[in-house]
Amino acid sequence: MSETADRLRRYLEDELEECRSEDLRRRLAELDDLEAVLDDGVVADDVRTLSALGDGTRYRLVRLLVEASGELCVCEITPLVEVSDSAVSHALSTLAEAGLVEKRKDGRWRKYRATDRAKALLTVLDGSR
Amino acid sequence: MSETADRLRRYLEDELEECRSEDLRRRLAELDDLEAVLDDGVVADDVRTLSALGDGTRYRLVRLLVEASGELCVCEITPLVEVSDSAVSHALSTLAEAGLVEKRKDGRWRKYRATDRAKALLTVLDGSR
DNA sequence: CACTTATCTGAACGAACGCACAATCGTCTC
DNA sequence: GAGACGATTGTGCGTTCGTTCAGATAAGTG
Repeated sequence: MSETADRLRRYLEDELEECRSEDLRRRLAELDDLEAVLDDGVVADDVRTLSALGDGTRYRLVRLLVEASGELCVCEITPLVEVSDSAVSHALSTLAEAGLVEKRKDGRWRKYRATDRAKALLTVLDGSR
Repeated sequence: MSETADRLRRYLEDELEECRSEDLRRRLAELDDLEAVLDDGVVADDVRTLSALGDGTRYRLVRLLVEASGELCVCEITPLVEVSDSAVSHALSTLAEAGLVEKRKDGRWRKYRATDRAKALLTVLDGSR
């Protein structure tokens, strides 16, 4: 159940007012998948993913992990960006919550790897520029 | 020229220290496209795009424009989201700067349309969930 | 021209964010 | 067990962000 979908339903049921075209009403009414993609859970999930990547530091970290095409530990990543190791740790944690990287314990180290979702997003960005 | 790429160059030239694997050094050295994708301009551009979409209101606006598969004017969009018309205007302006929507004057109205970049990003998000 | 409609712009303000610093935790080595 | 190393967590601080409100602009309408 989504607030926006609710608004959409009311919109479709309302009287036709100035400026709101009948054409739009018809088009939106035909979209039975619109409510699905406007579901609050789906929206929140995508927004978490996008805003996680929408930061310079985190973007660079993901870029490095994707290009390295393999696992890297924090101590390998830190010298490649211009922030403290604490900031890198915070950033990787945010990225993990967003499903953009995966963590693995390996003795004294924590190895990070980019997920398919991260790779797909960067690929699309590269392709549409 | 990118700060991160600079760091990468220094990293590859440095003496091998504890924790930084020779394997990583070899892998990174082979990537001649890494500097390209870490170019400050490219990073800033992608980050602008991602953080523009990484907000609930703006995400919903783009979603509506993509699903409607055509132009919508501001007064058609506003009743579908739960913020003021001013907030919608601000949001659309941000999205236009990020290259996610395109604006067109049509008499009294301004019509907005999602760009291919926006469609591609939402498609990837839908496909990797 | 006054009046309405559609949209934008510019504050202002509270909330959220990104970072560094300090402290802590787990693992390895001597 | 003491100490070093890799990484995380919590806190505080300055900055950015998203929103609303009020006012401006611009185009149609009577």
